[in-house]
Amino acid sequence: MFASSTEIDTKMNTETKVIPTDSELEILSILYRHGPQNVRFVNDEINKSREVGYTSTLKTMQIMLDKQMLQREIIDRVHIYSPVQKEEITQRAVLTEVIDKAFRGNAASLVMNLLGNQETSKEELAQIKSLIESLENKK
Amino acid sequence: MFASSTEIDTKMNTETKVIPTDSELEILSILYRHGPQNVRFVNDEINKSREVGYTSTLKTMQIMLDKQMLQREIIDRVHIYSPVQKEEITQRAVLTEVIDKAFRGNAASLVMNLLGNQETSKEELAQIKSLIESLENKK
DNA sequence: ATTATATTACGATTTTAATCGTAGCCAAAT
DNA sequence: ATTTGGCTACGATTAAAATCGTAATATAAT
Repeated sequence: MFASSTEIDTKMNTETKVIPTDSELEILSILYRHGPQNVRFVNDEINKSREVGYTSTLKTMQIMLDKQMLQREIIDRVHIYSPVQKEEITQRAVLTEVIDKAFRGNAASLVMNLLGNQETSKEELAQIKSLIESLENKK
Repeated sequence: MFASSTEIDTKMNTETKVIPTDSELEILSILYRHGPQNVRFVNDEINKSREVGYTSTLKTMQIMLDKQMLQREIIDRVHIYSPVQKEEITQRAVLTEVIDKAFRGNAASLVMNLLGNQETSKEELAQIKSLIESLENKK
């Protein structure tokens, strides 16, 4: 008996607290931005900013598959990978970690830092403000 | 000609974009929270949450010294370490990295995530809001 | 059928971070 | 002066992430 390759593992992975490594995050970002892609595409994309071999990217993506961080399907004989978790979930995991480790668990102080940061544009500040307002109305 | 070893490199280190590793951040946090301390204190503090040997902590702190992430002075024959950068600067470095890597460079979307997060308490939300208001008055 | 092209599989290596063991140092206590 | 306790120096090891080389596979083109 062989494992059915048509079945996809849908169990677990409900809010798994898996923090992606830097390379993994780089790959995830690309997939979030461009949708499901093959290794070639992802590797080309990475190589726009830094040089890395095809097999390196491949290997990392296979590891991510293993960790159930990515899933894949075969289309036209090629493996097409996509993230298992929604971007927001990944972001939240990363964010939570940072708040814990660098902001003493205090989200507000993170925002304070952001607001005090010259790098944060006026547009973004305005955007943040309207966000908070809309949230207030909701409650 | 030899390089003069008596000269100290005073240049750079103005906002050096040094991202601390996890262990380093852990140590920095303790020093920010408790002020300048010796290795013993830092190690004890770490051991409240996880087990790690004294020399491990020592070694890491020496490396941090080397990287100019920490400085030290000798008081009563004991080395007292303190962070070179203010906490806000460290936080900003970490934050910037996260925004880059996980939030497509968009700070607002990070805050959005935070606000949509059930984990973020009402108190913190209120705090964030008043922050933004006080910032508005300033401009 | 053979070759060419593109992909995947997978072991191996390299690199970096994290951890630790042991030796050496110094001052206080005996 | 010797021992003891606490600390530092530093090489070595371990662990984990990142990178790569090569073989295998499969299809398309000749």
